[in-house]
Amino acid sequence: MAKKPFFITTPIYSPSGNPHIGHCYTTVACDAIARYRRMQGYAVLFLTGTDEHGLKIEQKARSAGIEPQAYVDGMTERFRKLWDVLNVRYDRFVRTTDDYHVRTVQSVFQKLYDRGYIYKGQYVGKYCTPCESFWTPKQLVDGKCPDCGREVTDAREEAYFFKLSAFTDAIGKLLEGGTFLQPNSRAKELIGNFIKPGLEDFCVSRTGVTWGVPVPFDPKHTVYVWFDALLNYISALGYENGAFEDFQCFWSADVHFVAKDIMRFHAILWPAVLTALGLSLPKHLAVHGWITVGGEKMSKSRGNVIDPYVLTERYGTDAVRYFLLREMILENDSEFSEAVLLKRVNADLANGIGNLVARTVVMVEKYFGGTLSAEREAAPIDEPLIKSALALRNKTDTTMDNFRLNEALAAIFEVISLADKYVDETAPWVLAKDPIRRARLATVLYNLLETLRITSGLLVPFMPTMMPKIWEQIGATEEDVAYDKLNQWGILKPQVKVCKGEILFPKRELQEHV
RNA sequence: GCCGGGGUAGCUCAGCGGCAGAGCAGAGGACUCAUAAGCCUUUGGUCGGUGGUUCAAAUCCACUCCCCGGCACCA
Repeated sequence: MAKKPFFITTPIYSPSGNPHIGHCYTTVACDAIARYRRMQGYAVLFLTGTDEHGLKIEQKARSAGIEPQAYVDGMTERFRKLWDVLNVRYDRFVRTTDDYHVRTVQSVFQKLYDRGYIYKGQYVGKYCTPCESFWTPKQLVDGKCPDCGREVTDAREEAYFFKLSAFTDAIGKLLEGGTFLQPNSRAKELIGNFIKPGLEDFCVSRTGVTWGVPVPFDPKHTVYVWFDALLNYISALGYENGAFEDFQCFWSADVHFVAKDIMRFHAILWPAVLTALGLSLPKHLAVHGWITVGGEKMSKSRGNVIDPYVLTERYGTDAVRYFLLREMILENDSEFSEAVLLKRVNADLANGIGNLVARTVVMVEKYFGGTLSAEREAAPIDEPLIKSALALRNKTDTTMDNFRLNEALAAIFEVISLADKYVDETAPWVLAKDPIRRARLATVLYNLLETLRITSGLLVPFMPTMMPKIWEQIGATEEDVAYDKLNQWGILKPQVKVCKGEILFPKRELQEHV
């Protein structure tokens, strides 16, 4: 039977600045989900990329004294490099400056124009001449340009509009359905703020911006960056461009994962555009909050941007991944501080799973010379541990289906904690003193190794770098930790051979801040 | 201003009609396999305030005070 397809996307990031820890969360979350699905046997297409058009990029490039294309070429590499450092395994990287993407954008624009969903109208607003920027009255600060604080003038220009107003009912139904948008509280926001008053048509072209995709039938206009950007999700599959053959197989997306600031475009504009194109809608839109520092959104002007390179270098890839995935919850913003990271990583990774691996492996070495004997003697006290370890995969399946990665991790670490308790209750060091209880001792240690096999197996999607090192130490093969073995007991061979190794997650002290 | 969500232990939060809970932090203890790790016990709360419904209210209702999120073209 052919593998079931699974298509997951990050937003395409703007290379107008360096990638920060917020980009990392979205991307690592998608990577964990993608890896989990691959483990489950899906044919996964995990898409990420960069959104390279628009005035801001053009200005950045000019002020750096280089051409926009050269600028974005350089910046895009920084994103790719960071994903490598974070061990993010994406399948495709789309850039809005790629030829095939431009072809899709132009084709879609033409198609929607031909179908009457895009029409020529007039954009009315305020204009700041030095900034070359249009603003809405609401955006103004004290009636002046929010960027430079100077006077603005009334402005109108001809522009193309997308008939978003025609989709108020359809989008309203989609949002009320309760399954499309996660978490549901976000859907309520959108319904109250946009659907209830009714959607307005959306301006999808600009004349003042030259760094963009020209409108095919009116090239003095360029396509508005958001309209351009959203189409990456289908251009990267080859829709209307001939570059890839994946559209039939992978559309529609199983989930778009985005931060709350760009939810509106994904929850309202995007489904409307797809409907106008006659395409099916993404199955889920998962919206997460921001990572805050000192209670505030990270931003360059506040000088509180966290550099992910420094963090990974200092604490390791998997520690950073674990922190992000364990601390971030879908509903709210989450506060970042190095102290919180340290606490989490020390408590769960160093004192938790790392220490459990160490104590278990050492006991097998000490009491059995590294190779467990095959004799067994079960006891009632083994049951709760075995039962919860065997029930774990179902739990993580469900939480992953709902994009609650933090809950999946919490469930896994509950079992780790149970295993620590089991060590105390069974007291292997007491059993070891009595030669008659050798079979019992072997059973206890085997149960601990099996618990580690299952938990580390379920943790690979989250910490793909370190988990294989656990397998080496506990004597597990790749097949032992295959998905279909993670709800079975007794997979490690009876005379399993362990191998003591390095400390996996050393305990860390707080250093100077990043 | 409008639309949502929330105020419960020092911190993060669960509970949403039936004896106030968990994790972390703090205190004490037993143990020794382990990364001074892990385990056990334990301190700690007028459940934002007022009034109501009820045999019974963190829980339902009304009012009130705070906090947070969102409010379209961030071009």
